[in-house]
Amino acid sequence: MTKNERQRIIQEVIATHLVGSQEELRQLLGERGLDVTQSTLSRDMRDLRIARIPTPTGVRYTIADATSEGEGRPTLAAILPQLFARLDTVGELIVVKTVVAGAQPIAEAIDSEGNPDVLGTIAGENTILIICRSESARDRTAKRLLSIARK
Amino acid sequence: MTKNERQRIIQEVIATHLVGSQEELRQLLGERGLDVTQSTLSRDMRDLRIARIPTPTGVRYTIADATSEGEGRPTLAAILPQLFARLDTVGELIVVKTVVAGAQPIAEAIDSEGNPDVLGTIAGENTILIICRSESARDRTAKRLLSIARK
DNA sequence: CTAACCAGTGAGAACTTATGCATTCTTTGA
DNA sequence: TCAAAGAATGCATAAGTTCTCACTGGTTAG
Repeated sequence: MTKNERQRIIQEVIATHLVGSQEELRQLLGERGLDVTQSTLSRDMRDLRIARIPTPTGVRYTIADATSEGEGRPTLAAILPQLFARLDTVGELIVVKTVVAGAQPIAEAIDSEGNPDVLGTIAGENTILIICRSESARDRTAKRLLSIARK
Repeated sequence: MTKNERQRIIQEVIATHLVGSQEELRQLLGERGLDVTQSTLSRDMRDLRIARIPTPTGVRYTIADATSEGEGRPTLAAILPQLFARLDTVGELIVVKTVVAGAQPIAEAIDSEGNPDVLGTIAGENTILIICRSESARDRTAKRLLSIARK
């Protein structure tokens, strides 16, 4: 379990659960087999710029919007490590999950590479569908994306 | 000086300064002739939903914008029956047609389930593409969606 | 007029988050 | 393979935030 993996899981958990404290997050991660201290979570949440919003019913965490991060058309290597969440494949398709608002910029960066293995991309809010020319093209592309994302 | 006036000034100060703590905010308000305790500021900031964002150089406060307002997301069961129109499948894909503007909320609800059968979803205006891990995963998922939609 | 209520507040206790330091794990270069 | 440097982490605790309680001033019902 690397730091990056952990931070991605944290983003996912934050996005799908109403977490009220770092200690609570620690327990949720524990249920997933991830055992870390609150100190580490504090540092992770700083790295990930996870915002803490007070509400009448308690606090809540949320991923700081990705759109406020970048400008221009950055390269894949520049943004993928920050915005990437996870990746799955099936048939000639690759499904990339990203942090909120991360899908559009990544898809644009992929498109602008002009890679012939990639027929096209469709980006939603936090999901990109990449349609590849063949299953082997899909393998090559997925492998490449993963290696970039892990930087 | 009413509570409302004070809160309005707090918003202004937050918007125009990099405030690093409630104590610091207290001093900034002091310079403006506003004398309150940090306790009160804590309550004001809860009322105003002012988010606290950790950064490498310290924390920073910001008015929570509409995008991060999403309170408890509705469950699939709560919205699918109202918004669902029909459903078709092909290969590992499910195509769900919804009433106009129904696609986005349903896709979010599906995503937030964290179902491993579902690699991801992409939502348009009234169509959702669901990419599943396999054809059998697609069968399971389609069946489940149908049964929820018919409630 | 008086009692009951209520929003707003300060003081400090309770809780949550951040940090300094020591230790362990990883990577790099000889 | 080994030593040195750097990254990552836990522990203890400091720093920061929220909550509880008590009190005040203002408003309302009798």
